[in-house]
Amino acid sequence: MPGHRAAARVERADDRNLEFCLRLTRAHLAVTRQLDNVMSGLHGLGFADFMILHYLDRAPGRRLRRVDLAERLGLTASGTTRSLIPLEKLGLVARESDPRDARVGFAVLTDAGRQLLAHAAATASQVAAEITAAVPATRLDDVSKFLRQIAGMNSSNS
Amino acid sequence: MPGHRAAARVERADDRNLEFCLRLTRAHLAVTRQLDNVMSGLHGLGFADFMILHYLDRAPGRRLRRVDLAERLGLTASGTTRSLIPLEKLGLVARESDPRDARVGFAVLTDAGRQLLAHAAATASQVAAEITAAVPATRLDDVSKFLRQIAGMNSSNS
DNA sequence: CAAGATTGAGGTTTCAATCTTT
DNA sequence: AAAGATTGAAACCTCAATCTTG
Repeated sequence: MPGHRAAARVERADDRNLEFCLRLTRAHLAVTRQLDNVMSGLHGLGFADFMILHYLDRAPGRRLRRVDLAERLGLTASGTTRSLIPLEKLGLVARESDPRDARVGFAVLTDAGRQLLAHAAATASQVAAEITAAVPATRLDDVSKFLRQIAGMNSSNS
Repeated sequence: MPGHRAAARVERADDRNLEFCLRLTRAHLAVTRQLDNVMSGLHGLGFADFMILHYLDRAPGRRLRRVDLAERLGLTASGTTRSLIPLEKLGLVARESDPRDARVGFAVLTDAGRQLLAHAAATASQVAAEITAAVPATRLDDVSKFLRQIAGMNSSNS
């Protein structure tokens, strides 16, 4: 059977785009695993928990509507509700409601949450610096900008 | 209270590195969600399943030791075992053992798996192209190289 | 009816323990 | 003892359905 190429691989040669997605996934796993391990050992919080505290601290009034927090995290509303439960039990995040619209609920960073975040952020920053140490700093901003585009974030998001 | 800065945010100003980790996480979520949605609708496979077939197809003999597959995926050995189960039930992946060392198990791409991958790869490639459409192609290779460094991959890995 | 939020059921992955083989 | 692989229990997240409010 000439021309059959029985053992040819499935992929096309120009799969730059797919390759990017594969490496993005791989890099994400490596980074979050490292951050998770260090942070949970030191502060009892995973990186996902840290991100919640971080985005709340960043927001005006240190609070966000739950739906807006979900968008920043890239989670569903359901996932956000469930992720907040342990943080609320620990007293790091509190609930507030909107007097104008009883549908919306806010998640607010408490003082205890802010104190814990102060320490956790230092750890996270240090681990992040170690992870990216092998890379020239000028590229980091470039790649970050790129990643924001990929995530489809509007300028309204941070 | 002069000099107290009661409302100061926790983060330091130089958190380029942490910001990168946050955006990497956010971008990964956006990308895999899009790929998952399209692929599961068309082929009944998630992107994680696709990656398994892809890495097997890429490997010599279209097979990998389970521990090596785990490293490529960025999963634990446990996660790899469990991820393979549905693919084995569908007949897309088969098991092989090493006659020299009874400890090791191989995962092998079957003919059926290769046929499905041929279609799924075309879909994945197209979706990946749409996701990265807003970005100059020259940067894509650059960022991919960067992501490989971050993932801590040796040259032995693809 | 649309938006925000929550809940039940189910899928996926991890951790720790275990088993087998080297 | 170390390496490869698997399993029980638990954690985390999604989907679909539901509830409340606008």
